[in-house]
Amino acid sequence: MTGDTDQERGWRGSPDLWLNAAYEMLIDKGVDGVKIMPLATALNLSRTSFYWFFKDRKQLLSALLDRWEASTTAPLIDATQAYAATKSEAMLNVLATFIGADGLDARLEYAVRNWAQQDADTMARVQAADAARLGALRALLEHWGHAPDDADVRARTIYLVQIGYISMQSDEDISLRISRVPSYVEIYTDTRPTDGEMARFCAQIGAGAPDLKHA
Amino acid sequence: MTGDTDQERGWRGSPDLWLNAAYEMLIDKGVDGVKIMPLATALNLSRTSFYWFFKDRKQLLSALLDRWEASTTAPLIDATQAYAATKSEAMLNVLATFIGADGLDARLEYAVRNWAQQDADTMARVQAADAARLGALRALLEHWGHAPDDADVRARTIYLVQIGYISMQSDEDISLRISRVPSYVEIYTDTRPTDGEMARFCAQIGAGAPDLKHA
DNA sequence: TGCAAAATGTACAGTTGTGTCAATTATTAG
DNA sequence: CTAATAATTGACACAACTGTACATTTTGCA
Repeated sequence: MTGDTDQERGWRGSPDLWLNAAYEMLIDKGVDGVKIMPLATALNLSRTSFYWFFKDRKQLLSALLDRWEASTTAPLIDATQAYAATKSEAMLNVLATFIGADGLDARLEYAVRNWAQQDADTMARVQAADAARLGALRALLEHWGHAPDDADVRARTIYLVQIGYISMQSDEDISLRISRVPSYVEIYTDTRPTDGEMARFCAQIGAGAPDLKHA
Repeated sequence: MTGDTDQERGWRGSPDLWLNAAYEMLIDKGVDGVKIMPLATALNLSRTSFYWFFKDRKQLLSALLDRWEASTTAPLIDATQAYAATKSEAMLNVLATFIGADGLDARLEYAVRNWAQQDADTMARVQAADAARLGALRALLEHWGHAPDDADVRARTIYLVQIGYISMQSDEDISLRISRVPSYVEIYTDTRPTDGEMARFCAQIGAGAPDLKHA
């Protein structure tokens, strides 16, 4: 449009620019890494211009937490309430949010959990999220016939495995993770998914057909 | 002995004193909280006397990591190799290290995992520990007749639930946790422990008899 | 008792971070 | 073109931390 490569036009900074940089820093180094000075260096902007967009560092961190709240719990809750013809399918809907790219942002989730460790307000928000997610999983299992006590332990297992997986930060091949899904579904629900259900699952998370080598 | 309350005798500082304070700070605030100045304030010692015992902050952190290595992986590996008459009992031996007071130091484990996030050397040590622990669990399950693939997924489930539990930092009542143990054993091994096995388990972790209200 | 080593403290220099302010520069509406 | 507005900047004041140099106190023991 403007002739040049649109680099030199308009203002260089913006709230989103700083927020995105802060997000990257948060998932990379943790809260303690989210400092204005390094952010400014990375953005090649003057440190002080930050204060034109945000009141102070605290406000930036708060905006980061808002982003987290708006992007993690909802997908999981939705998945537990999505339509499913069978128990296996219902569980696969949940696992899809764990594995799929558009599900839980594992690195953000991890960073926020750490952060909560040092900050009481953040901790309160995280615990509320945990309760909501566990409750949704428990409700799903009870809906499919598990007794309350059994549903509770199973919900914990499912959720803790995912939190543990996030905590281990292992970025394994997606096809390897998919290959383990039928076994997980069996452990979680005592029911093994059919080939048709698995095919639907793979399509849902955007992966190709199941890798036959792992089957 | 010396008349007074033994407070005023001998040197006030020592490497262990600083190390213990650093340990407390690490599990409380994370690596970034392990600073010489706050430590000195907490110990009511001059900041600079630290440098008589340690070369610098880096050496203190290294000593902290040594302590971790010497106190987390070993108990778990030992438990997987302990004698067990049945599969349930073998699994209970493992769960005892998760729940018992003398098993894994959950808060230290958690803090170190976080630390690894920012430091490549620490990350390497953590990943080696993960591999060793997962391998030991897999071997245990294969020993009790699980096929390799099944043993692998089950070992992951067991380990990830524990890592997830550590990550959630929920300090629940020990009797509540014990009440869930039979269900976990059943999910992990398809076998439910007998009352006798559970009684032995409770004795092992130093808790009293199982709380009948939860049974 | 008195001396050397162990332990502590004070003063200083350097680094990295925060937040305010006034001056400056870029953008856009009239 | 110009004036108002939006964004950017360097200078300044401060605070928390690290590490070094050297003086001082405390302690164990010959």
